[in-house]
Amino acid sequence: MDEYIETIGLFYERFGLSRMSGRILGYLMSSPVESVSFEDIRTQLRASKGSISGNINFLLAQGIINRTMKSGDRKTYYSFSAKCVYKVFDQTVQSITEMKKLLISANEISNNPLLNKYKQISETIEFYDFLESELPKLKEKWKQHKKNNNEE
Amino acid sequence: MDEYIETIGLFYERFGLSRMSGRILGYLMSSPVESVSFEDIRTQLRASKGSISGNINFLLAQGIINRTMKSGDRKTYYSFSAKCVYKVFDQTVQSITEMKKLLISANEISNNPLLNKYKQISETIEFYDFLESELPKLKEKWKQHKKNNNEE
DNA sequence: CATGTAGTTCATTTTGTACTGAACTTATTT
DNA sequence: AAATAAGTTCAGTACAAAATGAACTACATG
Repeated sequence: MDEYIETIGLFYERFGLSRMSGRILGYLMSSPVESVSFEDIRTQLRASKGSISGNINFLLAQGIINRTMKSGDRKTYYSFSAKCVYKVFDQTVQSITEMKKLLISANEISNNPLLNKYKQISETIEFYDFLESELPKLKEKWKQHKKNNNEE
Repeated sequence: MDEYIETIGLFYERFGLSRMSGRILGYLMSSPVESVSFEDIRTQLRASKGSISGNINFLLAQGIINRTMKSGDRKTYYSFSAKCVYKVFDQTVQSITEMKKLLISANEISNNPLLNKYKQISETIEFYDFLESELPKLKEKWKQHKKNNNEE
Protein backbone atom coordinates (compact mmCIF):
# COMPACT_ATOMS: atom_id res chain seq x y z
CA MET A 1 0.00 0.00 0.00
CA ASP A 2 2.75 2.46 1.01
CA GLU A 3 4.65 1.13 -1.93
CA TYR A 4 1.74 1.68 -4.30
CA ILE A 5 1.32 5.24 -3.05
CA GLU A 6 4.98 5.89 -3.72
CA THR A 7 4.68 4.47 -7.26
CA ILE A 8 1.85 6.86 -8.06
CA GLY A 9 3.82 9.71 -6.48
CA LEU A 10 6.76 9.04 -8.75
CA PHE A 11 4.53 8.63 -11.80
CA TYR A 12 2.87 12.00 -11.34
CA GLU A 13 6.16 13.69 -10.59
CA ARG A 14 6.99 13.13 -14.26
CA PHE A 15 3.94 15.20 -15.15
CA GLY A 16 4.81 18.20 -13.05
CA LEU A 17 3.01 17.40 -9.79
CA SER A 18 5.03 17.41 -6.59
CA ARG A 19 5.69 13.97 -5.17
CA MET A 20 3.46 14.71 -2.20
CA SER A 21 0.55 15.60 -4.51
CA GLY A 22 1.11 12.34 -6.30
CA ARG A 23 1.10 10.46 -3.02
CA ILE A 24 -2.16 12.07 -2.01
CA LEU A 25 -3.71 11.03 -5.30
CA GLY A 26 -2.36 7.51 -4.86
CA TYR A 27 -3.85 7.31 -1.41
CA LEU A 28 -7.24 8.60 -2.55
CA MET A 29 -7.25 6.02 -5.32
CA SER A 30 -6.20 3.00 -3.33
CA SER A 31 -7.76 3.48 0.11
CA PRO A 32 -10.66 1.05 0.52
CA VAL A 33 -13.13 3.77 1.57
CA GLU A 34 -15.29 6.30 -0.21
CA SER A 35 -13.46 9.43 0.87
CA VAL A 36 -10.73 10.41 3.22
CA SER A 37 -10.21 13.27 5.68
CA PHE A 38 -7.32 15.71 5.98
CA GLU A 39 -6.16 13.91 9.11
CA ASP A 40 -6.39 10.46 7.44
CA ILE A 41 -4.09 11.71 4.72
CA ARG A 42 -1.67 13.29 7.15
CA THR A 43 -1.46 10.11 9.21
CA GLN A 44 -1.11 7.77 6.25
CA LEU A 45 1.57 9.84 4.56
CA ARG A 46 3.35 10.84 7.81
CA ALA A 47 3.77 14.40 6.56
CA SER A 48 3.24 17.83 8.07
CA LYS A 49 -0.12 19.61 8.08
CA GLY A 50 1.47 22.42 6.10
CA SER A 51 2.54 20.19 3.28
CA ILE A 52 -0.77 18.32 3.15
CA SER A 53 -2.71 21.56 3.17
CA GLY A 54 -0.67 23.09 0.36
CA ASN A 55 -0.82 20.03 -1.83
CA ILE A 56 -4.53 19.40 -1.28
CA ASN A 57 -5.29 22.96 -2.28
CA PHE A 58 -3.13 22.63 -5.33
CA LEU A 59 -4.95 19.46 -6.42
CA LEU A 60 -8.32 21.12 -5.77
CA ALA A 61 -7.32 24.19 -7.77
CA GLN A 62 -6.36 21.96 -10.69
CA GLY A 63 -9.69 20.15 -10.44
CA ILE A 64 -7.90 16.85 -9.91
CA ILE A 65 -9.63 15.91 -6.67
CA ASN A 66 -13.00 16.64 -5.04
CA ARG A 67 -13.94 18.13 -1.72
CA THR A 68 -16.97 16.86 0.17
CA MET A 69 -18.53 17.65 3.51
CA LYS A 70 -20.63 15.46 5.74
CA SER A 71 -23.36 16.99 7.89
CA GLY A 72 -22.70 16.68 11.60
CA ASP A 73 -18.99 16.42 10.96
CA ARG A 74 -16.56 19.31 10.88
CA LYS A 75 -14.05 17.55 8.75
CA THR A 76 -13.60 17.99 5.05
CA TYR A 77 -13.31 14.86 2.95
CA TYR A 78 -11.46 14.39 -0.26
CA SER A 79 -11.97 11.96 -3.09
CA PHE A 80 -11.00 11.06 -6.60
CA SER A 81 -13.63 10.86 -9.30
CA ALA A 82 -13.77 10.20 -13.03
CA LYS A 83 -14.80 13.81 -13.58
CA CYS A 84 -11.26 14.81 -12.62
CA VAL A 85 -9.89 12.89 -15.58
CA TYR A 86 -12.21 14.66 -17.99
CA LYS A 87 -10.98 18.00 -16.67
CA VAL A 88 -7.40 16.98 -17.30
CA PHE A 89 -8.41 15.97 -20.82
CA ASP A 90 -9.94 19.40 -21.41
CA GLN A 91 -6.81 21.07 -20.10
CA THR A 92 -4.76 19.14 -22.63
CA VAL A 93 -6.90 20.58 -25.40
CA GLN A 94 -6.33 24.04 -23.98
CA SER A 95 -2.58 23.66 -23.86
CA ILE A 96 -2.59 22.53 -27.50
CA THR A 97 -4.29 25.83 -28.32
CA GLU A 98 -1.64 27.68 -26.36
CA MET A 99 1.18 25.82 -28.04
CA LYS A 100 -0.33 26.52 -31.44
CA LYS A 101 -0.23 30.24 -30.71
CA LEU A 102 3.45 30.01 -29.85
CA LEU A 103 4.15 28.21 -33.11
CA ILE A 104 2.24 30.76 -35.11
CA SER A 105 4.31 33.56 -33.65
CA ALA A 106 7.47 31.50 -34.23
CA ASN A 107 6.68 31.49 -37.93
CA GLU A 108 5.87 35.17 -37.84
CA ILE A 109 9.29 35.86 -36.35
CA SER A 110 11.30 33.82 -38.82
CA ASN A 111 8.83 34.74 -41.61
CA ASN A 112 10.41 32.82 -44.46
CA PRO A 113 8.00 30.37 -46.11
CA LEU A 114 10.78 28.99 -48.28
CA LEU A 115 12.65 27.43 -45.36
CA ASN A 116 12.03 23.78 -44.66
CA LYS A 117 11.77 24.72 -41.02
CA TYR A 118 8.88 27.06 -41.80
CA LYS A 119 7.10 24.15 -43.44
CA GLN A 120 7.78 21.89 -40.48
CA ILE A 121 6.28 24.41 -38.11
CA SER A 122 3.33 24.95 -40.44
CA GLU A 123 2.71 21.22 -40.47
CA THR A 124 2.78 21.19 -36.68
CA ILE A 125 0.30 24.06 -36.57
CA GLU A 126 -2.02 22.15 -38.89
CA PHE A 127 -1.70 19.04 -36.73
CA TYR A 128 -2.62 21.04 -33.66
CA ASP A 129 -5.55 22.54 -35.53
CA PHE A 130 -6.64 19.02 -36.36
CA LEU A 131 -6.36 17.91 -32.73
CA GLU A 132 -8.14 21.01 -31.55
CA SER A 133 -11.20 20.08 -33.58
CA GLU A 134 -10.95 16.29 -33.23
CA LEU A 135 -10.34 15.88 -29.50
CA PRO A 136 -13.65 17.47 -28.47
CA LYS A 137 -15.40 15.19 -30.98
CA LEU A 138 -13.65 12.25 -29.40
CA LYS A 139 -15.00 13.26 -26.04
CA GLU A 140 -18.51 13.37 -27.50
CA LYS A 141 -17.98 9.91 -28.90
CA TRP A 142 -16.95 8.70 -25.48
CA LYS A 143 -20.05 10.14 -23.86
CA GLN A 144 -22.14 8.28 -26.43
CA HIS A 145 -20.18 5.09 -25.89
CA LYS A 146 -20.64 5.29 -22.13
CA LYS A 147 -24.37 5.99 -22.46
CA ASN A 148 -24.83 2.92 -24.66
CA ASN A 149 -22.95 0.69 -22.25
CA ASN A 150 -25.09 1.86 -19.33
CA GLU A 151 -28.34 1.19 -21.15
CA GLU A 152 -27.54 -2.45 -21.77
CA MET B 1 13.23 37.40 -29.87
CA ASP B 2 14.86 36.87 -26.47
CA GLU B 3 11.44 37.45 -25.02
CA TYR B 4 9.86 34.87 -27.29
CA ILE B 5 12.50 32.30 -26.37
CA GLU B 6 11.78 32.91 -22.70
CA THR B 7 8.03 32.46 -23.27
CA ILE B 8 8.60 29.07 -24.86
CA GLY B 9 10.99 28.17 -22.05
CA LEU B 10 8.37 28.91 -19.44
CA PHE B 11 5.68 27.09 -21.39
CA TYR B 12 7.65 23.88 -21.65
CA GLU B 13 8.70 24.09 -18.03
CA ARG B 14 5.07 23.33 -17.22
CA PHE B 15 5.48 20.06 -19.10
CA GLY B 16 8.53 18.87 -17.26
CA LEU B 17 11.33 20.20 -19.46
CA SER B 18 13.99 22.34 -17.85
CA ARG B 19 13.78 26.00 -18.73
CA MET B 20 17.01 25.79 -20.70
CA SER B 21 15.63 22.92 -22.81
CA GLY B 22 12.57 25.05 -23.47
CA ARG B 23 14.75 27.98 -24.49
CA ILE B 24 16.68 25.79 -26.91
CA LEU B 25 13.43 24.63 -28.48
CA GLY B 26 12.21 28.22 -28.67
CA TYR B 27 15.39 29.25 -30.41
CA LEU B 28 15.24 26.37 -32.89
CA MET B 29 11.67 27.29 -33.71
CA SER B 30 12.09 31.01 -34.12
CA SER B 31 15.53 31.45 -35.63
CA PRO B 32 15.16 32.43 -39.29
CA VAL B 33 17.50 29.69 -40.52
CA GLU B 34 17.19 26.00 -41.32
CA SER B 35 19.28 24.68 -38.47
CA VAL B 36 21.64 26.03 -35.86
CA SER B 37 24.97 24.87 -34.42
CA PHE B 38 25.96 24.19 -30.84
CA GLU B 39 27.87 27.44 -30.77
CA ASP B 40 24.94 29.43 -32.23
CA ILE B 41 22.78 28.19 -29.39
CA ARG B 42 25.38 28.90 -26.76
CA THR B 43 25.86 32.44 -28.02
CA GLN B 44 22.19 33.23 -28.38
CA LEU B 45 21.27 31.88 -24.95
CA ARG B 46 24.41 33.15 -23.21
CA ALA B 47 24.77 29.92 -21.28
CA SER B 48 27.64 27.57 -20.52
CA LYS B 49 28.73 24.81 -22.87
CA GLY B 50 28.01 22.29 -20.14
CA SER B 51 24.41 23.31 -19.81
CA ILE B 52 23.83 23.49 -23.56
CA SER B 53 25.44 20.08 -24.06
CA GLY B 54 23.35 18.44 -21.33
CA ASN B 55 20.09 19.94 -22.51
CA ILE B 56 20.69 19.22 -26.19
CA ASN B 57 21.38 15.61 -25.38
CA PHE B 58 18.28 15.41 -23.27
CA LEU B 59 16.14 16.81 -26.11
CA LEU B 60 17.76 14.41 -28.57
CA ALA B 61 17.16 11.43 -26.27
CA GLN B 62 13.50 12.40 -26.01
CA GLY B 63 13.26 12.65 -29.79
CA ILE B 64 12.17 16.28 -29.52
CA ILE B 65 14.88 17.73 -31.75
CA ASN B 66 16.97 16.50 -34.69
CA ARG B 67 20.68 16.32 -35.27
CA THR B 68 22.14 16.95 -38.70
CA MET B 69 25.64 17.11 -40.10
CA LYS B 70 26.94 18.97 -43.11
CA SER B 71 29.79 17.54 -45.15
CA GLY B 72 32.95 19.59 -45.01
CA ASP B 73 31.87 21.05 -41.68
CA ARG B 74 32.77 19.57 -38.31
CA LYS B 75 29.86 21.14 -36.53
CA THR B 76 26.67 19.40 -35.60
CA TYR B 77 23.46 21.20 -36.40
CA TYR B 78 20.17 20.96 -34.60
CA SER B 79 16.65 21.54 -35.80
CA PHE B 80 13.00 21.19 -34.95
CA SER B 81 10.76 19.13 -37.16
CA ALA B 82 7.13 18.08 -37.20
CA LYS B 83 8.20 14.49 -36.58
CA CYS B 84 9.12 15.53 -33.05
CA VAL B 85 5.52 16.42 -32.35
CA TYR B 86 4.30 13.03 -33.50
CA LYS B 87 6.73 11.39 -31.12
CA VAL B 88 5.35 13.43 -28.25
CA PHE B 89 1.86 12.35 -29.28
CA ASP B 90 2.90 8.70 -29.18
CA GLN B 91 4.44 9.18 -25.76
CA THR B 92 1.12 10.49 -24.50
CA VAL B 93 -0.56 7.30 -25.64
CA GLN B 94 2.08 5.32 -23.79
CA SER B 95 1.61 7.19 -20.55
CA ILE B 96 -2.13 6.58 -20.75
CA THR B 97 -1.35 2.87 -20.87
CA GLU B 98 0.91 3.23 -17.85
CA MET B 99 -1.66 5.23 -15.92
CA LYS B 100 -4.31 2.64 -16.71
CA LYS B 101 -2.16 -0.04 -15.13
CA LEU B 102 -1.83 2.01 -11.97
CA LEU B 103 -5.60 2.45 -11.79
CA ILE B 104 -6.19 -1.25 -12.29
CA SER B 105 -3.93 -2.06 -9.36
CA ALA B 106 -5.60 0.69 -7.30
CA ASN B 107 -8.90 -1.14 -7.71
CA GLU B 108 -7.25 -4.43 -6.90
CA ILE B 109 -5.95 -2.95 -3.65
CA SER B 110 -9.23 -1.43 -2.47
CA ASN B 111 -11.12 -4.36 -4.05
CA ASN B 112 -14.67 -3.34 -3.21
CA PRO B 113 -16.90 -3.04 -6.29
CA LEU B 114 -19.72 -1.64 -4.17
CA LEU B 115 -17.90 1.59 -3.38
CA ASN B 116 -18.70 4.57 -5.55
CA LYS B 117 -14.98 5.19 -5.70
CA TYR B 118 -14.44 1.77 -7.25
CA LYS B 119 -16.94 2.71 -9.95
CA GLN B 120 -15.23 6.03 -10.53
CA ILE B 121 -11.91 4.34 -11.03
CA SER B 122 -13.49 1.72 -13.28
CA GLU B 123 -14.99 4.48 -15.40
CA THR B 124 -11.56 6.09 -15.67
CA ILE B 125 -10.04 2.79 -16.73
CA GLU B 126 -12.68 2.43 -19.44
CA PHE B 127 -12.03 5.97 -20.61
CA TYR B 128 -8.33 5.23 -20.88
CA ASP B 129 -9.12 2.03 -22.76
CA PHE B 130 -11.19 4.10 -25.14
CA LEU B 131 -8.39 6.62 -25.63
CA GLU B 132 -5.85 3.86 -26.08
CA SER B 133 -7.75 2.53 -29.06
CA GLU B 134 -9.01 5.86 -30.45
CA LEU B 135 -5.85 7.98 -30.36
CA PRO B 136 -3.93 5.76 -32.78
CA LYS B 137 -6.96 5.87 -35.11
CA LEU B 138 -6.90 9.64 -34.86
CA LYS B 139 -3.29 9.66 -35.93
CA GLU B 140 -4.22 7.52 -38.96
CA LYS B 141 -6.96 9.96 -39.81
CA TRP B 142 -4.45 12.80 -39.65
CA LYS B 143 -2.08 11.03 -42.01
CA GLN B 144 -4.96 10.64 -44.45
CA HIS B 145 -5.98 14.24 -44.05
CA LYS B 146 -2.45 15.45 -44.69
CA LYS B 147 -2.07 13.23 -47.74
CA ASN B 148 -5.28 14.62 -49.26
CA ASN B 149 -4.20 18.19 -48.68
CA ASN B 150 -0.85 17.59 -50.37
CA GLU B 151 -2.46 16.06 -53.46
CA GLU B 152 -4.59 19.08 -54.21
C1' DC C 1 52.85 16.04 -34.54
C1' DA C 2 51.30 20.41 -33.04
C1' DT C 3 47.47 23.35 -33.14
C1' DG C 4 42.69 24.31 -33.28
C1' DT C 5 37.82 23.25 -33.11
C1' DA C 6 33.71 20.79 -31.30
C1' DG C 7 31.70 18.92 -27.78
C1' DT C 8 31.67 16.19 -23.12
C1' DT C 9 32.32 15.44 -18.30
C1' DC C 10 32.27 16.53 -13.75
C1' DA C 11 33.23 18.89 -9.22
C1' DT C 12 31.49 23.04 -7.37
C1' DT C 13 28.13 26.52 -6.78
C1' DT C 14 23.74 28.59 -7.48
C1' DT C 15 19.08 28.52 -7.45
C1' DG C 16 14.64 27.07 -6.64
C1' DT C 17 11.17 24.02 -4.66
C1' DA C 18 9.04 21.39 -1.19
C1' DC C 19 8.72 20.03 3.65
C1' DT C 20 8.57 21.06 8.59
C1' DG C 21 6.91 22.98 12.69
C1' DA C 22 4.96 26.41 15.25
C1' DA C 23 1.91 30.15 15.62
C1' DC C 24 -2.41 31.60 14.03
C1' DT C 25 -7.44 31.85 12.24
C1' DT C 26 -12.00 30.08 12.05
C1' DA C 27 -15.60 27.43 13.47
C1' DT C 28 -17.93 24.30 16.75
C1' DT C 29 -19.23 22.27 20.89
C1' DT C 30 -20.17 22.30 25.82
C1' DA D 1 -16.94 32.35 26.75
C1' DA D 2 -13.69 28.68 27.33
C1' DA D 3 -11.96 24.75 25.20
C1' DT D 4 -11.22 21.95 21.40
C1' DA D 5 -10.89 20.70 16.61
C1' DA D 6 -9.78 21.60 11.64
C1' DG D 7 -7.17 23.67 8.68
C1' DT D 8 -4.03 27.72 7.01
C1' DT D 9 0.01 30.50 6.80
C1' DC D 10 4.61 31.38 6.80
C1' DA D 11 9.55 31.73 8.27
C1' DG D 12 13.24 28.65 8.37
C1' DT D 13 15.53 24.70 6.54
C1' DA D 14 16.65 20.78 3.82
C1' DC D 15 17.18 18.93 -0.42
C1' DA D 16 17.42 18.38 -5.30
C1' DA D 17 17.85 20.13 -9.88
C1' DA D 18 20.25 22.84 -12.99
C1' DA D 19 24.06 26.06 -14.38
C1' DT D 20 28.91 27.21 -14.34
C1' DG D 21 33.61 26.77 -15.61
C1' DA D 22 37.62 24.38 -16.22
C1' DA D 23 39.82 20.31 -17.56
C1' DC D 24 39.47 16.75 -20.78
C1' DT D 25 38.58 13.73 -25.11
C1' DA D 26 38.17 13.22 -29.99
C1' DC D 27 39.07 14.42 -34.23
C1' DA D 28 40.56 17.18 -38.15
C1' DT D 29 43.83 20.03 -40.65
C1' DG D 30 48.06 22.56 -41.77
